[in-house]
Amino acid sequence: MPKINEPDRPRTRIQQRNRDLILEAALEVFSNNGFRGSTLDQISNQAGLSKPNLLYYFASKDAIHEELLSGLMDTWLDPLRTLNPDGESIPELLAYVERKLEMSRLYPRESRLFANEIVQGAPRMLDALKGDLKNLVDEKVIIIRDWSAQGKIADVHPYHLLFSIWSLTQHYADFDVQVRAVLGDEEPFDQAPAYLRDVFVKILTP
Amino acid sequence: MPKINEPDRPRTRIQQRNRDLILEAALEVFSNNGFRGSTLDQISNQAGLSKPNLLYYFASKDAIHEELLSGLMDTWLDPLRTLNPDGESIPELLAYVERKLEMSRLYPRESRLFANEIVQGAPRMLDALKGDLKNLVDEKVIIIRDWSAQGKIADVHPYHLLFSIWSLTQHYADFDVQVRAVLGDEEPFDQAPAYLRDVFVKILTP
DNA sequence: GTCTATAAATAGATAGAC
DNA sequence: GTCTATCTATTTATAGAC
Repeated sequence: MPKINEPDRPRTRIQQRNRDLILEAALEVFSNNGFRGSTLDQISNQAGLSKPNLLYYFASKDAIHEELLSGLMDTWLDPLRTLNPDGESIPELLAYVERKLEMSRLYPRESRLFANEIVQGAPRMLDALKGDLKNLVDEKVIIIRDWSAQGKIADVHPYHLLFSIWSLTQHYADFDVQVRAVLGDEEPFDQAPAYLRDVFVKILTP
Repeated sequence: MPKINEPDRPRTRIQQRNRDLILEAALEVFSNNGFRGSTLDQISNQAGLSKPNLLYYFASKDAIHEELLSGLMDTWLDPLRTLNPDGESIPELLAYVERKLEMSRLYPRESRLFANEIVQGAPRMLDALKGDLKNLVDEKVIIIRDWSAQGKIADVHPYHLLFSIWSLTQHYADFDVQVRAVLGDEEPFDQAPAYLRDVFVKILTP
């Protein structure tokens, strides 16, 4: 998950380091508490910097949040972007499921950052959803439709197929506490990969 | 979704009416903004009452939220509770999926109220998750295991099967804006029931 | 029971010294 | 660049009149 905070303007090492510290702390705090539920105090404590120092690097609380969302958007969409129209249809889609689940396992905070935003109506992300996300999805849906038409995969509704992949994989990050509360001591990610693979084989096999 | 606000203590009609007004307004506001993102001003405006009047009926902002969560918990778990061990296994599970999806369609605010809470670590709900929810799930898992053992349904991991049902159905309520942003003009709930039915037939058929 | 006015606490942001 | 002190706005909650 490295894509964020690229030096679009030249920065000193210390500037870069402090921006990184702040964004890392903000990710921790925002993903756990949502935007309104998070305070600059929490973020500055987490980052080990003073509150005014935060605002030396970012214009406002909003600006930190914005930077996080936009900086992580690309990475968030990346697994779908790499869906290869020239690959084998079913393995290609199963690999996408696997990548998404792996993202939930490795980067649950990023997932919950977006989840927090979207459950609340995505006030700061709606343009990206209707723009970048929709465009990418529309493009990949053509591929999926094609695979269906050629009989390579079952005849499933391509949009809802993608919703299924998102919902089933991100559930393990976004609703982690509930999953763990129900499972008790079992580790969710021990069984989830095989379970989801099995599910999508069944869904996709013609 | 009527179960909430039952008269555990006798109340006048006007008391009951105002409590209802407040809880209805609070559901609207909390589900859209989360707990910290909501203010008593928003809730009192939505309810058409003054802010101090809210606090005449409820001790605090927390108390309103608490009452909402606990009052809706039963209704939230109801579809799973009615899963009948003596029914036909596959139709019984498909009916559960259908009920849950119908809840997402009819009561998206309730779904998002819980979603908001759980993404943020369920600070005010953890006991209920580890208690009532886990107990109910454990009980129903036995039934599902039984059906599997008897070859009536496919051999699927029962806990993850339930997670799948929750995640796929609640996705349409919790991530509604994203679903609609991607679908454009199509109405999600026109296709979702048939799609999910198809998916779970494939998952469950031995 | 309901309201206006207000207290008390919290939180985002700025001033200005170093 | 970084900090302490502080301003200002917001927000929860209460006091007290009607």
